[in-house]
Amino acid sequence: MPKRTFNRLDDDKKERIMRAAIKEFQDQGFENAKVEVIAQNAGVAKGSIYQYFDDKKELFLYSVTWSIEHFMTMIDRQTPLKDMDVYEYFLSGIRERFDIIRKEPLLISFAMDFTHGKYGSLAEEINKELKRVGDEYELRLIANGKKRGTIRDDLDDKLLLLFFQGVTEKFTMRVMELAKDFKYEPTEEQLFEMTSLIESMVLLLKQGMGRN
Amino acid sequence: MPKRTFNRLDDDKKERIMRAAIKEFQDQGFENAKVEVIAQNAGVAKGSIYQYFDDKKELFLYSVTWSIEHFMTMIDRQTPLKDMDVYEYFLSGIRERFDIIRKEPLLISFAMDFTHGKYGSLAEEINKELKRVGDEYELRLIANGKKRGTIRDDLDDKLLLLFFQGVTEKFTMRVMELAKDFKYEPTEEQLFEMTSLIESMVLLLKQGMGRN
Amino acid sequence: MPKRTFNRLDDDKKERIMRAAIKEFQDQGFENAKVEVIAQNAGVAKGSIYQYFDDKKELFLYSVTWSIEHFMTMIDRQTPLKDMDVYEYFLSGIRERFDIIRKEPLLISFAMDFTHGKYGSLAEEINKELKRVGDEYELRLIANGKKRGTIRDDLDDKLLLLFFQGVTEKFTMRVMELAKDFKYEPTEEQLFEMTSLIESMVLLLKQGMGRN
Amino acid sequence: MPKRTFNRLDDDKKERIMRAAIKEFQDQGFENAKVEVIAQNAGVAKGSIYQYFDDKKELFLYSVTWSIEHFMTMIDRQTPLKDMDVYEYFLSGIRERFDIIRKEPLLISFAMDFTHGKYGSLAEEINKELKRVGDEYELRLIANGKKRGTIRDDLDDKLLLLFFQGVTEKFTMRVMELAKDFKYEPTEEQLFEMTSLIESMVLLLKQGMGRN
DNA sequence: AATGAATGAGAGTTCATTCAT
DNA sequence: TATGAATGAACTCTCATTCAT
Repeated sequence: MPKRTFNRLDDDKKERIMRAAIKEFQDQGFENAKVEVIAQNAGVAKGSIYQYFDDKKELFLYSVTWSIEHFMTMIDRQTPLKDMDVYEYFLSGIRERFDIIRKEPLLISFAMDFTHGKYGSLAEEINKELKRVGDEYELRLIANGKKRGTIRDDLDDKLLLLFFQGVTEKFTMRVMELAKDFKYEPTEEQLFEMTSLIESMVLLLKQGMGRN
Repeated sequence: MPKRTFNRLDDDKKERIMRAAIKEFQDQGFENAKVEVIAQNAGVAKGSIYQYFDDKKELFLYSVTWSIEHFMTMIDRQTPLKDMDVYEYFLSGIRERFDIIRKEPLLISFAMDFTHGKYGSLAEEINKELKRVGDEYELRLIANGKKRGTIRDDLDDKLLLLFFQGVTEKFTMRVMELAKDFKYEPTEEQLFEMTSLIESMVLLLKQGMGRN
Repeated sequence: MPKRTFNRLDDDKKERIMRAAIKEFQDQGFENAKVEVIAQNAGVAKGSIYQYFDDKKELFLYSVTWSIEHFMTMIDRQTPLKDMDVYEYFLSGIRERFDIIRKEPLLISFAMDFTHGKYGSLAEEINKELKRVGDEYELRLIANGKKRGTIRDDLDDKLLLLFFQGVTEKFTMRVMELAKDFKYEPTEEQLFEMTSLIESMVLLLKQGMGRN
Repeated sequence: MPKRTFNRLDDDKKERIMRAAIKEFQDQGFENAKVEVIAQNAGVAKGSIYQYFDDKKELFLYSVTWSIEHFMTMIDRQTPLKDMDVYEYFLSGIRERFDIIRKEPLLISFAMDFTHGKYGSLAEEINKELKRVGDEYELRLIANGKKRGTIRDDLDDKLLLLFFQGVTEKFTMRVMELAKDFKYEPTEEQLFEMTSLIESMVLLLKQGMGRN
């Protein structure tokens, strides 16, 4: 969605602009975010922003896209998405995941906010697509679980998905809150607290949807 | 928070104004909502709004308060908060609850949006208080459940609360989505679909946090 | 200029309204003065003000008139305008004059402000008339002085008037400033300071325009 | 007090804006002056004014500053402030002074109005400073006069200052009135009338405060 | 391509005045 | 006549977007 001119910029400038934009949108919301401020914080002229994007909305939309892509790259680098068991999925690579939170708190909180509808209809289209992809992936996890016998097969997949997402999202949010409280630099003890929260979550997931 | 002049208005006018405000805020978001439009839809002059409220923000804040109070009155009238079992809590009075959704879709979607942080920091204070009250109530349900022996007592109350809220909120959202899809006038069949969704939810809740 | 309804009010209410108006105009200036505030401070309803006066401007104009009349009454009661020598004019009844300042600082500062053009073109007409009357009176003083031989007769009356007014106005302003500094309750010592200021002024007047 | 953007403008535009502002403030007073009108008369967009000044008040304050500075420059160019006798001070360069009045009637009447308190508390701070500087300068004239023996030394300097200012301000105002009556283009005869007014003033000053 | 000044539509808010009781 | 709620014109200020260099 950015114009050709944006893609021609060197990576550093591109990143500076996107991070400045994301920070401003996250701090102020879309309406109160000022293009001027974004430009200043990125170290470019206000007019330049309009050389790169049609308008503020496009800039926002690309902020969403960019944060997702940036995020994906980091995840992929760390936890290659093998065909995994639902429960293991959360337990494996916890530390790596916390690492991402520590390094990119801004991107993550931005991502959580727009996926949770904070920006209203603005990111609707992208969100639908994201949800579609996410649902699809998690439905596959559930189908696999059923095959493997780790998930009860007396309930509809869609129902199980709701349950799965409800529980994991709530716990994830709580973990993010804790991370923020710890200023994104948790001590070992605090890391342990977060980890055991995830473990309890998995326990409850197993109880609820597992084949007992 | 409204001025004395607002309280002196007759109930009909008060309600017209609040509903016009809520609709506009819900449709457009706080920033894009126009005081002029609210006034027009309520059938009063723009200047009158400022006789009733200090500014747009106060109007919004009172919209939140008003919708909560209005909502509470309806609920209280229908499901008197007896000392109830966690699981029954959802099953009892389902039809009455659907009735509220049917009658007040605007209020409910507004309430859901601000409790889910759509209005950012604007409603923060009220939301914190709402969350505190809600958490307290649900923690009591959980404590009661443990005493009665319907909830496992090997897990911390706070953990169980996260689980409980994660599951119930997700399913509630889904039910709301369905209601909207049904244009808030579900057929008997559609009502059945929604009801069985709730029943499945309770089943999963029991499995997860019940004493098995 | 007030409507008939105003004149029918009892004197106390009339005075309350006029004083509230004068205070507000003096404190805030014409544009920033709020009819609402005047009404409140006078203890009447905002609408009532419009029963008494056509509009805010009329109220202001009458404030000017009222303060002049009120002022005149007080002066007349104290220093009956006999045919007086220019220099004696200031020296006689100094204490009585200070009494007025003490009792009516608001009225006096209001009067000084509008005669000095603080309210721009608003009070122009009244001011012209006031100036005409004042000039006439002082020209008579000067003519008398010439006849009596206490004022030099080699200079035009108009010139002498300018001189006379320039000096007396400046010293009067200074005395008012002092009075304000003394919170309108001067000690005997401070009264003496003010008095000797006036005496010095008379001395200088005599030197400048006297027949030496 | 203007923003950086204003200082970067070319001199012509700066001057157009300041003159448009001064004219509007002078014609309408601060409250009734419309930013829109100022912008139009200066040939810029309304929004531009806000690129140059924080708000209307800043624009006004800078109008005062600008007019003083502009004025100073003109005076300095014409009457270099040598160490001068009080009486000569007025007689020297009369014609040059009339020239300024002819060329800049707007600036001068604006300056006279704000120094005489027409804009109330708005220009208070600047006025205090102006008065301080003016008083200081004139006190020095008086002290010099005493040393030279052209001013009586039996009276306090502050008293003499009051007398001096009272007389000179009154005559100056009268001269300004005449200038206005003459549409700022006096004939030789009218110029003579104004000049002899000043000469009479000096005569009276000498009589009053001179060593006779 | 980069800059930052210029633009003007648009919104919130104020308050003198009117109006209904 | 007294009241105070209702009205809406009018004004300041913002800021996304355009434009000229």
